[in-house]
Amino acid sequence: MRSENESDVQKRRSFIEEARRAQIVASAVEVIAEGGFAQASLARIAQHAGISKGVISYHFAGKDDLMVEVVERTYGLIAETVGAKMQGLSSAGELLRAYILGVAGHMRGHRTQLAALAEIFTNLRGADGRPRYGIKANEEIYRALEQIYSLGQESGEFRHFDRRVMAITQSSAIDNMFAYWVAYPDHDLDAHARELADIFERACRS
Amino acid sequence: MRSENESDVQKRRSFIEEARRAQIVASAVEVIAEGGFAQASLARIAQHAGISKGVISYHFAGKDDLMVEVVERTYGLIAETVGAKMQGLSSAGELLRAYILGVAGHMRGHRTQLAALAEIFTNLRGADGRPRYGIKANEEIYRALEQIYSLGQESGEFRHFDRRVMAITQSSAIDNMFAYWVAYPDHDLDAHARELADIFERACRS
DNA sequence: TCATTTTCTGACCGCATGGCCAAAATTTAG
DNA sequence: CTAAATTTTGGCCATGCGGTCAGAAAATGA
Repeated sequence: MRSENESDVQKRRSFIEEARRAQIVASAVEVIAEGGFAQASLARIAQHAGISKGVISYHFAGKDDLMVEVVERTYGLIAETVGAKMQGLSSAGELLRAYILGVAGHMRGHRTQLAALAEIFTNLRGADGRPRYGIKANEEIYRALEQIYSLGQESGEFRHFDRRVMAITQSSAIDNMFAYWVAYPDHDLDAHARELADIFERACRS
Repeated sequence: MRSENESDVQKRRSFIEEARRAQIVASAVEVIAEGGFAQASLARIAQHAGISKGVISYHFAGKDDLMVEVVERTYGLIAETVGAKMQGLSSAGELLRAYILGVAGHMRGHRTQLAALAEIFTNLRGADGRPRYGIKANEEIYRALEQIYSLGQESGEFRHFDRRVMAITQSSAIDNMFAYWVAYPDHDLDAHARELADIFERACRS
């Protein structure tokens, strides 16, 4: 277990360590998605994973550290999936629609993970009491959307509007589509997504 | 203090009791708006109000009771203000715009109260662990918006769309306008509201 | 004034939490 | 097989929470 590779010394991790971390993160996701962030204690997460509480403290620096890792392991997936669906498209209108439908498609396959992610985003706070992930965590999304808008405005396909406001609006619309679907699982997610695509297409085009 | 009026016996409240309750509610609003729901303990609320912790327990059945009262004392104001601004209007498009601009106007004058309200909505949970105010608290708003949409669709001013999805989208857009403004106080709230009015006017009209 | 009622205080309780650690168990290396 | 390193256990701790309470203080009413 020493010369596996020459990665940095202070952070080398054994296979079993990685497996444990993944297991703990998965358990945390399930506990949070099931009962909310507030009651997701280390004891509960450990019990749900069938291990002792101390193991979590051994593998993670603290509860915050665990939560941050949950976010990191979940967050990148959306960009990947959606990016793939947007490959090859060039018109801003097509990109807009592909983005919305792509996100909705990803939601259907990752309900619990994204529910946990949303819980952490709204509840996890830093040492100063300020939200650790708030509006700021959406900056990346805002910029991606604004890029689409710029494309459409330059080509004349879209009218002139405040790109930041449009990005906030569209992003929040998608977030709430998810929240509504979580609250009412019978809600038709795909139909909702198509309606959203219609709404923002009309809101944007010249 | 006995025959002040013949209201129901079990709930009669003295003037000083009412003053204390109002004071405690105000303190709770400020503490929540300042540091979030999680760190708004009874001790902190009491300290901020300059009173002993026991006083809160004396005037309120429990922390939940206090939070519910915060919501009740804050929630009705919006409907009043906005309703007034919509008086006399008849076309759906005018109503839509008046609604959005009216809510934004109310926000500017009630920042801390509404910030606390939002905190409570997303954090307060009932005995079962489910959110006490979540999607459901918005039902009233959804129905009001859907009524405007129906009006416009019947008159032909609005196209056909899913009214529930539109209501969710518009309501979330307004919520996030507020959240963004709280995070970035320099953000131009009125300009944002006008942009929203444009967006939803275009999204709705035939 | 003085007895009665209302209000307030500050200490205390039980509980749950996140974090800690010595010792046990397990895995790995020689 | 044995010794060393890694991993796990289960109990312990300090902290902060909401809630309770006896007694002090203040307001009230005659």
